[in-house]
Amino acid sequence: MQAEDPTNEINFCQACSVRNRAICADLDDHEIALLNKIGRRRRLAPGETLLWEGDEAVFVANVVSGVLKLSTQKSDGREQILGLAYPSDFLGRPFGEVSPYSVEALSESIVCVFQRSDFERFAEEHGRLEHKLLERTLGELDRTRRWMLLLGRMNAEEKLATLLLEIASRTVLATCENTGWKVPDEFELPMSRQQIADILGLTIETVSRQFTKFREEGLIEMRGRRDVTIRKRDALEMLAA
Amino acid sequence: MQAEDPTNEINFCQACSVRNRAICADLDDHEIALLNKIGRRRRLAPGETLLWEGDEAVFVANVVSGVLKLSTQKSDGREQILGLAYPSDFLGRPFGEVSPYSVEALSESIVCVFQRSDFERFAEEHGRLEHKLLERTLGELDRTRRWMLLLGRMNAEEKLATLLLEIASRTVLATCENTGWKVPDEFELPMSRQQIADILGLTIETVSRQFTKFREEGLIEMRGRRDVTIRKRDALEMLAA
DNA sequence: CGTTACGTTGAAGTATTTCAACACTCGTGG
DNA sequence: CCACGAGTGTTGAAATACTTCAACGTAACG
Repeated sequence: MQAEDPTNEINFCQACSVRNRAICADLDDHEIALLNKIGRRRRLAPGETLLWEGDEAVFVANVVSGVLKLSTQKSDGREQILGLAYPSDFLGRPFGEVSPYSVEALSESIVCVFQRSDFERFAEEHGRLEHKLLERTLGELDRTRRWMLLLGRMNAEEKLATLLLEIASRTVLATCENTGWKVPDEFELPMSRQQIADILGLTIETVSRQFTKFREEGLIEMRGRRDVTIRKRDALEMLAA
Repeated sequence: MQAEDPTNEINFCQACSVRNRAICADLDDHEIALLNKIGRRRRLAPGETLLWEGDEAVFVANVVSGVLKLSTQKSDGREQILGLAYPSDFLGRPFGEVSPYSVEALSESIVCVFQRSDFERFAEEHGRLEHKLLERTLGELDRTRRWMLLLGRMNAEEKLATLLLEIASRTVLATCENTGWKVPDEFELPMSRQQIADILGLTIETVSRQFTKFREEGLIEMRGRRDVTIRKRDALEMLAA
């Protein structure tokens, strides 16, 4: 425990597994201590919601572990998942009144939560944090825009291939940051078929059929419903390209 | 028509029509003068490209007048338009090496261009600018995510209704900022049918048929191919909701 | 061990695409 | 001024990808 800790409380940030990847990465010990004081950790069960679309945007957060989904709904209930949040990702809408989307945990997750007002005050006083947030937001915008190509111009086969590759690479980055950079071909889907459908803009049946087709063609192998092994990465990449 | 000579010390920013809405809004006179020195104005003809997807990201820019499109392509040539840029919008990818999308003028446009490196240096020294850029980027991310709902979960009818309302409101904001806030129902489409298709993730034929249907149903009226008058705003809003 | 949620499969229906032909608009040159 | 042609937009008919509806499996859980 640092001698400088002005609060005498436990400094979670010091031991935080995403300390070097999240937006807090560039902060010095003193700043971290301050940030630690305004944040707190929160555990979310699968299915638990952190933010509701349309509600006042009270929280922002960093993902420490787990996977969460960002989603929005049409008035008639049709849902569209806007993105997934992995460890070190930032959640919430600073400098905005209402949350433009809902955030729900897909797997058991831990997040590092701040009152939006506290966070905004801290950010405005600490340019480095704001800069990190800007870089991350720009990156997220790029990622989101790439997803528009998928939603607007790909067919079901291409969509699922793209998603599987994306999940594979994100899973690695999130888990094995230290084990060298080999992207393993085995991973667990953090979401149900319905949720996959809501990500890809398809129906559950179409997704299911596509899984079956990939299995029959030997592109993937599955043990249970959620354990995927990529068998022909090249072929998937061809489809996704 | 070449851009005016940047060395002649004229301060374009002073008289800039988007001075109070673009990211430069919060800067003081001194800062504006500095920014003025590193930027220059450039006129773009319809169809002219400012940035190419995949190329080194050399420029960033503010839109002064006109409408531009951001787009990306699949390897086989299928195009998806990622967004439109109206006056006061920011273009380009600061803090990134390559441009993740192409930027092309739809109408005759004027942009205020900066070398990315110059702009980044300026931004890091002037927190207020960076803050404005962050707010704008967060807003753009929200807008982009809302568009995902359209691409993933709406049918052709709903898509076109949404686009028409969006263009109407954006056109107003861009043109009549001072004429009170009445949203006029008459506007000009700044893009071709093919481009509309590329925005909505449809084919040109489907777009055309949908226009015809809206005309037959009296929801809109058209004079020529690009002059739209909204006749039943309620009905369009029902579809878009 | 049955109940319930989740996933798969089949058959029919539908929205959108694809292919093909035709119409309009606009600028150019005869 | 009209004819021409290219680009752009519209319409129809056929093909198809995806959805919808419905039934049936399978895994998960008390």
